[in-house]
Amino acid sequence: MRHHRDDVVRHAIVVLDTYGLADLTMRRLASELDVRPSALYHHFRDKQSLLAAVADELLRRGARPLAAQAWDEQVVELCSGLRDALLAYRDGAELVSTVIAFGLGASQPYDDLVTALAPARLGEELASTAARTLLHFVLGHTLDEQTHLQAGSAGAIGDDPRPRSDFGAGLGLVVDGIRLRSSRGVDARA
Amino acid sequence: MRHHRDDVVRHAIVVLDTYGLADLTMRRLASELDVRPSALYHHFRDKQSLLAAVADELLRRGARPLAAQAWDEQVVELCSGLRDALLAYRDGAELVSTVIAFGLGASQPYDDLVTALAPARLGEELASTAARTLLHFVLGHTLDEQTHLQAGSAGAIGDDPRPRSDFGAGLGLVVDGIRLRSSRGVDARA
DNA sequence: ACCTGAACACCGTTCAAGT
DNA sequence: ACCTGAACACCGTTCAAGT
Repeated sequence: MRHHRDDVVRHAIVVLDTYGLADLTMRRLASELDVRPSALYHHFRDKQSLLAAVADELLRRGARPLAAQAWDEQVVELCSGLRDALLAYRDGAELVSTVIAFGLGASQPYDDLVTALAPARLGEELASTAARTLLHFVLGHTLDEQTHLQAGSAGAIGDDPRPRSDFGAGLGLVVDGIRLRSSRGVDARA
Repeated sequence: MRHHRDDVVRHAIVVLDTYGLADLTMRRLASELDVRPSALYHHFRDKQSLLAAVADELLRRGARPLAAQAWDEQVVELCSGLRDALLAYRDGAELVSTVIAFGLGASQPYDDLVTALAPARLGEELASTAARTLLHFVLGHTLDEQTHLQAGSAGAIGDDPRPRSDFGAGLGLVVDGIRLRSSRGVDARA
């Protein structure tokens, strides 16, 4: 059976969600596609590039249109949406963190945040710092959350499968810090 | 030659700093110690435990006494000290991030932050959220920084080896958000 | 354009046995 | 207490060759 690049990415997401990032190996993915491992190198130059494509597809599937008008509400929406996208697939946060750390993809969330922050008039440098600080928070928090969620998934049935998260509280901390620096003031609207 | 557990950890740090985290393998470490790989399993039950011990030692070496009195200044000192500790060894940020994500060690920075935050009287839950938000920022920012620093280390000699970092700016953002929630007010002192 | 076959140079981990 | 020998079950990647 012959595959396109997109088939490989789609199947990689299934393997990721079913077996986890540690078991998303080139050999395993190849065998699931009924193909020799070397065939994958026709579509991707190496594993990192494959993972970058998988991360981008995962983020694309989680993308939602912005409803809010004010920049600070848009920022909260973007960060919550990113968290939801990461939690939607097993090891999603770990995958996207890895890809971002390697700098090979998953740049959409950063770009979206910079765009949303524009009306806050922070200046180019501070806007970049703010966007990256938000991103570090969301990735770090969600990685923690997902790790512990999955660690507890062997627990009793009575366990709360999604204990009240302090995601909103932590995000509020950072957004307040940004709002203090907005030249549009505490009550700035887009 | 026979070794103690501490010899193994010390040598692992040398391997980490010389060859990087990807090359800190059980087999490589064993061969540097002039020992068969299986010998390492006398000292550590698995690789994760070894990495946890290495992360703890790296943090121990970077520990410094606090000079500041005010809680917000102490927080800044702790975060800057943590960053310095991570930057002191190759792939230090990646190592500590990994160990923390697995939840097997490197808990000192979190505990120190919670202690420093006590005078801000945030309440137990918010103090925990604030400490983890700070930690996510420092680890994420330093991981970015270290990755790009090392990626650029093959560049021209004229390159600035340590371009002005926005670490302080991002940290200020988060600390301001925390200060807003302190019941001791903007000017709170310990 | 997409894939096979075969190889290279590696991994982490276990476990009986040695001193 | 600390280590060896030998094995098990894997990795990512390259490359000539096939259709």
